[in-house]
Amino acid sequence: MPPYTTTSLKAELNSRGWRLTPQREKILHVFQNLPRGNHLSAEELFHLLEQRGEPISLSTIYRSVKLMTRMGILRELELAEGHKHYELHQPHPHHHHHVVCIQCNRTIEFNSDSVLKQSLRQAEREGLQLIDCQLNVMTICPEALRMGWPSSLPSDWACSRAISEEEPSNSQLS
Amino acid sequence: MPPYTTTSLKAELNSRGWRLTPQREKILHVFQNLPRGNHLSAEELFHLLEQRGEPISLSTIYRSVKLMTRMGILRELELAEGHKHYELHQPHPHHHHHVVCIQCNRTIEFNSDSVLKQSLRQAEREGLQLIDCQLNVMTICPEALRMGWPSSLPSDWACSRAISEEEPSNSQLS
DNA sequence: CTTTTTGCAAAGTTTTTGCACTATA
DNA sequence: TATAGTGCAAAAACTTTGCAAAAAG
Repeated sequence: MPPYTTTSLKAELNSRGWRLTPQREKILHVFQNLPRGNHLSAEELFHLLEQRGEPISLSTIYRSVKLMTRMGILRELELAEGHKHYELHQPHPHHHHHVVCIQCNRTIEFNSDSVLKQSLRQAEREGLQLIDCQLNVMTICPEALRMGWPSSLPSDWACSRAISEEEPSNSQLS
Repeated sequence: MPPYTTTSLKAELNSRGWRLTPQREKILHVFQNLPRGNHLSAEELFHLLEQRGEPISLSTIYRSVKLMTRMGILRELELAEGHKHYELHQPHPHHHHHVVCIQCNRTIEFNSDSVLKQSLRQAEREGLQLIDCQLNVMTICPEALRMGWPSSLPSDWACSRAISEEEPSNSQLS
């Protein structure tokens, strides 16, 4: 279904008794222009729009991402500790899963047909309709293990792989 | 590694400079006697122990489940909305994944070698050590769809499958 | 006896809600 | 112009933290 245009988003919303608003359009726009592999938390989305000079209230953000997730437009990810992240919900061929380092939260995407197939099979087996499937592969880097994880690890220690991947490079996201 | 005895738990803790306490032992005991397919949130664990007349402070619960998760004794699940659930971390042959109904949060376990294999492969590819992998299959029952999900669904509506699965049957969990 | 762990209460995060106002269909 | 959506501020839900007392090794 994606990419959505203003028109198709409106149609999608209206068909369910919901309305197209500038806020919803802007939020979708952000996600559609987010570089591959990036995902935003509600707060990050809030700040991004704020910095862009198009502020939207935080509660509207929360309400919108939840709505758009239910509609199947966004995908809710629970990768890092604490807060949820959202990304565009891609159709099957682009559907992806995540490898996460539980030390630094760095994430890497990967594709897998077999995982999707397995998920479909299990949903079917229960007579349920598949909405989404997410495989989270939790890992730790050998360096962290060598450093004594999980007991003694200097509090300021970071994986060598933990490049500045924390903050999505906010430069020019549409 | 599981099942843990008091002795092996103590050894495991001590080897990392941690200590065996009655609280940690009780918590492990609860999980070891939890019927298959059940998992508890911090709060549920708190109430369970309270009702049993062996109260443990909520902050200790939080600290303990986090520690035991890092140690690989427990497994942290993010299935339902809002709060995390914990269960015993089973070794490979018993490792399982979950089908979840996003309407009623009912969960069903399933096993899959291929998913584990896929996870190992991806972790390896990145030079990372696999700690855990969790496949969450989000589904919705056809009845809910027929009732108009996701837009118009009576607020009190529940899947016919949504038996009293919400509260783990607290009857006599060791 | 040194160091970790606990329980408590207070504070921190993240998310939701009520309500008057505004905008959409 | 009826109904859905917004923004605000207040509340709720969940989790973490500081600290003094207690317990483990």
